[in-house]
Amino acid sequence: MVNLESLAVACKALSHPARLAILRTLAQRGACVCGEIVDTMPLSQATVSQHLKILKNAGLITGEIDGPRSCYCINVEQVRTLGKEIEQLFGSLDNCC
Amino acid sequence: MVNLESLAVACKALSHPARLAILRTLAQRGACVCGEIVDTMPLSQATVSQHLKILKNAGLITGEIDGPRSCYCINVEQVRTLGKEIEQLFGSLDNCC
DNA sequence: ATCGTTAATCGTCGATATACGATAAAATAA
DNA sequence: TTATTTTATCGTATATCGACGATTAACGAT
Repeated sequence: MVNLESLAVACKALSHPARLAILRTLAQRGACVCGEIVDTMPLSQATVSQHLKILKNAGLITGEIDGPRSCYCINVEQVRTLGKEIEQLFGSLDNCC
Repeated sequence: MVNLESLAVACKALSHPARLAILRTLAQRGACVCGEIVDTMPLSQATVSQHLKILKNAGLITGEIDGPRSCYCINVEQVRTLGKEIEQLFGSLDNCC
């Protein structure tokens, strides 16, 4: 049984193009330092940092301090769980029009 | 190549527990009249109607008028497409931590 | 200790989302 | 026609989001 509240939180984290772009970059490159991510997008450092925080709070990425830098990475397990929950939510979709 | 803008729109539609609940109900029951959906949730008719509109605008459900009623249904193709786009966005996730 | 680099947080402003009562519209029933 | 049922929309109030400049904090180098 899917917890709709937590699934909604995860989907909300996915609901902004900038955050999807961050996730795509991380999926392609593996680990990334914050500045690298900032360089890939037309947004200020403050805004990107805010988006990273949202993704981290939703559990979709991890972030750990590495000297003066912050290294971010996709949380593979959470992403897989998210995919399964969406599948489960919709079920078989057989009795649909 | 995934269109992040449109994927974000779809995810935004999934980003509210009430809308997820509506989708789950539709997935379980197949077609539903608006009033049936209202009866399953602790929200006013106006609010549910608004959520249905958001889901419809995002293409996740279809809605057609049936006499004085409105009959809603999951848009199976769109939902499948959504699932594939999310998969594609994350890719293999092999080079992640 | 001071300086430069990197990233997080604060404060703010406009835009958007959410919820609901009230009302309108459209079809059916009496 | 008139009343009833069903749903969409309007108007509104509060809350949250999204963006950014400015500031703070933490680390490394000189």
